Amino acid sequence: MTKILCVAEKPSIAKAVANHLGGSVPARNVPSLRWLKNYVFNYNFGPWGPCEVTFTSVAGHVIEHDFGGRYSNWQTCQPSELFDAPIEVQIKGDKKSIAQNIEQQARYCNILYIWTDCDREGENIGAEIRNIALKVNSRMTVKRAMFNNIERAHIVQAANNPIEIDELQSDAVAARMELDLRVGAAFTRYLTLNLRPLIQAVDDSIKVISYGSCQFPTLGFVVDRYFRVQNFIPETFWAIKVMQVKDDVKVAFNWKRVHLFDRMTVTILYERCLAARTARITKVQKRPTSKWRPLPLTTVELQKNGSRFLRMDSQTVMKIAEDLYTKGWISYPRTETDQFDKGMDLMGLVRKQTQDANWGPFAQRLADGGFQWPRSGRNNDKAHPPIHPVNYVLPSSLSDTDRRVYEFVVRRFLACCAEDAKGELSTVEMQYGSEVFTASGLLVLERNYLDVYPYDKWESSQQLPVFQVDEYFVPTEAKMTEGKTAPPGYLTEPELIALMDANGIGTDATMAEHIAKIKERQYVVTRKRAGRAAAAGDGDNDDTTTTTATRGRGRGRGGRGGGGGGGSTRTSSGGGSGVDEFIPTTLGMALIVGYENLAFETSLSKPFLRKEVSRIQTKRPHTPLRSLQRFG
DNA sequence: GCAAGGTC
Repeated sequence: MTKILCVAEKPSIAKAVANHLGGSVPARNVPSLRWLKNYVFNYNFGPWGPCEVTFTSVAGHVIEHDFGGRYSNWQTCQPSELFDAPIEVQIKGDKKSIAQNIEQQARYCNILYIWTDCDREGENIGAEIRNIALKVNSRMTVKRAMFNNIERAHIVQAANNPIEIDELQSDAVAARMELDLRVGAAFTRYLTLNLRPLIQAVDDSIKVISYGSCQFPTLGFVVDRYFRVQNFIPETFWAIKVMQVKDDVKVAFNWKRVHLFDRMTVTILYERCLAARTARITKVQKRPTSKWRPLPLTTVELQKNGSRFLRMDSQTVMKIAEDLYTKGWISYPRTETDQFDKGMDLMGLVRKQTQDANWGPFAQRLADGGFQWPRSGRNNDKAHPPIHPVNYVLPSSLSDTDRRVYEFVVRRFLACCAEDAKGELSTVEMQYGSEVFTASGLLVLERNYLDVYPYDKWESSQQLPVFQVDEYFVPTEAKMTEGKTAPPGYLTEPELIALMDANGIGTDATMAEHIAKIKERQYVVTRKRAGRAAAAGDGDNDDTTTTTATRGRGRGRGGRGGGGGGGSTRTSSGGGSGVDEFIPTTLGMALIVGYENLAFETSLSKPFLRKEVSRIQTKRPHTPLRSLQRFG
């Protein structure tokens, strides 16, 4: 019988796929690795007929790239030599037994079937596996499976339709690795050797001054925001506020122009209001409104929400999520996908949560007919589904931090499967002199998903009294107010993650590491944000209000702002005290300013270069072999 | 002692 060796990127995939193809198959231990198993069974693959299968896995990359010989020593070569020094390739120290396992199985197999994730890294890991196997058995046929999730039908379909490894994607990854290693090592050694004497005179705890294609843009975002705050020039603005008491309710009307930066203009408009004496209601509207349930959970969202609601930094959240994943409570936590595959049994997952004391009743409501298929976002990495709970675990059996992350994942999932919240928005428009003012009131009618998702807030506001169109009144109060624009806050972790995500800096799996790295290198420090001034403009009687206004002031550094590093940072709730904010150290600022002043063709501290590297990699179609065949 | 990327 044909013997076939299947290799997945991680043990969990090997296990899941083996069980789909072979029924519940026994796991054989691999020597000296507790967590690595070989699954042995028979399966009839479409193209090859009945086969004896060994299904195993690696754990990410197996191969390591580094400089050898005199190039590995900081003293025996010039950093600049690293740009064309030979790079040695070898099996990673802790992956030796994984490689041995593949070699041993490959010796007596006819076919190597690669089951790594269908993303760029997966393609490269697949090529690593192939090279290891071919070295001991050069006559093997090599194929790879194309699959995006581990639903049974999809896996069976993939098993019977092998394709080729995508060499171009794999090469793209190899090129990125080489660039990162050469540039990172060369610059890091150069900086460290040249600047250390200067810096250690001030602070001898600084051992290494590193450069990396991800850590520097990350630092750049922090420094960029810091300068925006420092260079901010407050500007005075003026506004008109109108208040009307009706049926014992104080109604605050907001000026449609919000505020203007010219006092004389506002004075004239204000005087026109007063001269008109009476205001007229021009529009009364009630319309249904809704607050959308959240999208399925991605890694980036998990990290952002972790900082916001769970008060954990992104690295901590990821560590806990990985832990919950290995224990089998939640799905794989590194995913860019915010849409569930139509074939998934989401209702089954909802039912598993009905036993919980807190969110169980809500899950039961969904099971009893409230269930709605989740919204679909725009991202699909074709490798993993959104993060969701896979099994129920009693929260009291988890540690406090584990419990909070698990609870968040569960509540988020249930919220995704529930209905949007529904409400009614009343708006009243009023004309006063030449100016238009509006007031609005929200009545929440059905909370729906909000009942299980306390992280979102949507509250009924004070209800508006009944107004009629063409109703006239002399406002109870009308006044001109003065305020000042306030600088944006320093960068917070959720903002930093959002910037990295938008600019393609790092991957979902590594963003937290880059943030931790710039802290470790003492390029930035974090501190708790002090309570900022309470939300301004509640319509109360303080004449001097402070509001964030975005108007191009503050001598921005450099023309291009790096994808929205700008000022619109404060939420209307004025909240955010207690959140960690990032402040660059003198060293961090000096590095960014120094690199900015280097006359390269493109900036090394702004995200564009790194984004470009990722973009060029992505431009490759997934199966370029086909397009090559067309020409050849 | 350097990077970034996988995953345990």
